Amino acid sequence: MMKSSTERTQTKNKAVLLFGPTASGKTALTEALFSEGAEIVNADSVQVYRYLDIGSAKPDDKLRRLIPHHLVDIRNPWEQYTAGDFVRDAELCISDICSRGNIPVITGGTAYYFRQLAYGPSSAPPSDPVIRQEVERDIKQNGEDWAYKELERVDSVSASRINPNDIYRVSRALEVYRTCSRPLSSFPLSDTLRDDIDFVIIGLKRDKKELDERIRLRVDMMFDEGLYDEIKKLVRMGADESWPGMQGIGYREFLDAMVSGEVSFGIIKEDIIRATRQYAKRQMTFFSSFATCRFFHPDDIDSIREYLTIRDVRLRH
RNA sequence: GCCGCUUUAGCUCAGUUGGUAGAGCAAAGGACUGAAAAUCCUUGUGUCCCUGGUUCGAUUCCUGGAGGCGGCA
Repeated sequence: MMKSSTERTQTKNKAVLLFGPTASGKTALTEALFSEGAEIVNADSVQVYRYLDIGSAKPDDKLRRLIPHHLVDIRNPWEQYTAGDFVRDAELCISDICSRGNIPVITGGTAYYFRQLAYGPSSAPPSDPVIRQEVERDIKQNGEDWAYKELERVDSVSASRINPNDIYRVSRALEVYRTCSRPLSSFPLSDTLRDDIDFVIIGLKRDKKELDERIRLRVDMMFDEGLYDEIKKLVRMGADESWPGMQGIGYREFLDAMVSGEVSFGIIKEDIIRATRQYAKRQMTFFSSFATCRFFHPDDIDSIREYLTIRDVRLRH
């Protein structure tokens, strides 16, 4: 049932945030719960890339025909997609979907994207590729100690928050300062949920043993489905570790193996399984630390449905 | 059968000129200001293969044994 336009402008848009670590069973749950009256907005930083299908466990064509999926296959794997891009795109998707009278369901495993969307994005300037390269070059020339000293000089607040070994964050903070002559720490950071969208936040959680087993099975399946062929195709396209998409687990392990010479499939597979488990753990740590959310077991569909009803998420049937 | 090397953390291996030990990886926990499947932080873990001897004291030196690897037969 469509809301009248006056009603719509007065009511906040509602969106479901469905977070789950890798292999928790988001896809199956999505199909069971949101086949009618909902549209999916992808919050997975690898599924945005075209050609990375098997390794990123993209939803298959059947599901994508059943439920509209947004923000999947929107970049080439050599292009950079960022958390800021995601927030902007997701906001647009949410208002479009709501205007159609459907419920947006933001689902994926990139906890950082959820955080940026739910708390409001950072107001710091986006990365400038030229400046990023300059910073990288300077660090290579002068060393990481120099970089941290430089950061202490221009932004002591950020320096005190960032570990000197965390060169990734040290260089980002330096980059921000060079971009706008303002320290990164001067840009405010929200610690409460934004209030212009009504978020219903659901987290999926499984026992470690259960999740480990599912990860193993899923990586096995990826190999059976032709992960290696997918990699070969990408390499033929010119893929290497400089492509943002190739940072994904399942891709980087193959590239590493190709660089270091002969490595067996068995070893690559174990590397991928281990990396996936470590990632799943980081996902849970991050998500649990910021989200005021209800956790459910992914098989407990009835409880999730009940909770959606309580939170007034109205799905058509 | 003989000769040589080897046995230390879950794994790969350092080390102690004799005073009961430490790296990497794994594991567990944590951080996260437009790269986040990224990046980083913290923390254990031990019959130092067994046996006897020398010694105040042996994982370390010596005797004998067991397992592993290599060579010669």
